[in-house]
Amino acid sequence: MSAKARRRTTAQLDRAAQVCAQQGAQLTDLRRHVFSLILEAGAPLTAYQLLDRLKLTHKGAAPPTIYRALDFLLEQHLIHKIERLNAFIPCVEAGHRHPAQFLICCQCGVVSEIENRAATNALEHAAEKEGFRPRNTVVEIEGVCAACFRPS
Amino acid sequence: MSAKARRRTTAQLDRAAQVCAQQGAQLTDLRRHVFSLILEAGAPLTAYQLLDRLKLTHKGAAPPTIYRALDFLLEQHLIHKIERLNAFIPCVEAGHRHPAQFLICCQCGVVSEIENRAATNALEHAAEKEGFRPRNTVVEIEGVCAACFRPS
DNA sequence: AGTCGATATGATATAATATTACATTATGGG
DNA sequence: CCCATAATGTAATATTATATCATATCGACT
Repeated sequence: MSAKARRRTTAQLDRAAQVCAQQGAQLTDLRRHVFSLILEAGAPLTAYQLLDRLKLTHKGAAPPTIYRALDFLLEQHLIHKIERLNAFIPCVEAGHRHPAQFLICCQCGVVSEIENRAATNALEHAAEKEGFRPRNTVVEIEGVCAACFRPS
Repeated sequence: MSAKARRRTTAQLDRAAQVCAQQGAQLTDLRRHVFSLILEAGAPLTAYQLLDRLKLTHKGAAPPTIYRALDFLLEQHLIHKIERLNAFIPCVEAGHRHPAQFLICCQCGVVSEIENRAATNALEHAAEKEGFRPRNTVVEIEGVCAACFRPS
C-alpha cells in the first residue's frame, strides 16, 4: 500500500469517525479496524475473509465480532453489502443514506458504485405505479467493466 | 388449494414441460414436483423449505436434490431467485430470459415481479455510461405493497 | 472515588445456506 | 444389447449468519 493510499484511508477513517459522532455512535478501534480492512481491499470482501484478516492482529476474533462490526458500519452507511456476492465494499459517499447502483465485473471482480438519478427515478416510478412504497432498493448489475472489455 | 388453482398449476407445469422440451431439456418428475411446490407456495420459499416439503413425498431427498432442481429451473427461466431472501418464486413469463424487477413487501412477505421498460432502459443506459456491459441485472425493491399500505 | 446503566466485546455453540465428490440408476441412440 | 449421457442417490463438508450468555468498558450521576 502506497503512502498516498494510506493517507487517503486515514482521511476516510477520520471522516467516518466524525460521521458516527454526529449520530451519537462511536467508531471504536475494532470497528475502525474492520472498516480499514474494507477500505484497503479494493474489491468486495466476505465476512469470513474479513474475519481471517482481522484475526492476524486481533486474536480471538470470532464470527460475531465481524458481523457486529459489519452491522454497525451498514447502519452508519459507511459500507454496502453486495447481495449477489455476500460481500462488502466501502460506500463512496460515506455517512448518509443514498440510492445507489452497483456494477459487478465478473472478469476482474471489481464492484463500482454509481448513483444514477434517472435509474433511481425510473425504479421509484415503477414501484409507485404498482402502489408500492419502496424503502430500500437493491440494484446489482453483473457484467463486464470497461477495463476488462477493452483491455489497454 | 382450490380446484381452479390446481388446474392453473397443471397448465403451468404442462407449459413448462413444453418450454423445456423446446430447449432439449426435460422436466423430470422430480423437477416438476419441485416446480409445483414453488408454483403453489404464493410466497418465496427457501431451498430448505422446499426440501422439507419435498421430503414429505420424496423420502431420501437431500440438499443436492433440491439445489440441482433449482439450478435446472433457473436455467430454464422457470423461476427466479430473490437474492435478498435466498428464496425462489415462479417466473411470471415462464421459459424465456427477460429483464425483471421484484417488489418485496416486508409486511406480508409477498414478492411480485414486474417488467418495467423504462426502468430497464434507465439501468441499461446507466451502465453504458460507465462503459459497462451488463449481462444480468438484479433489481429488488423492498417496501410496503399496496395491499398492506392501505388494507381493505 | 463509587455505582449504576448502557454499550461494546468475548466466547461458545449452533442454525441456515450451499457445494463437492463419488456411487448408482435411468434413458435414448447406435 | 451396449454404450454414453443425463439424472439422481448419498455422505460429507464448506460457507454464511445468528443466538446466547458472560465479561469488560465507559460515562452520568451521586
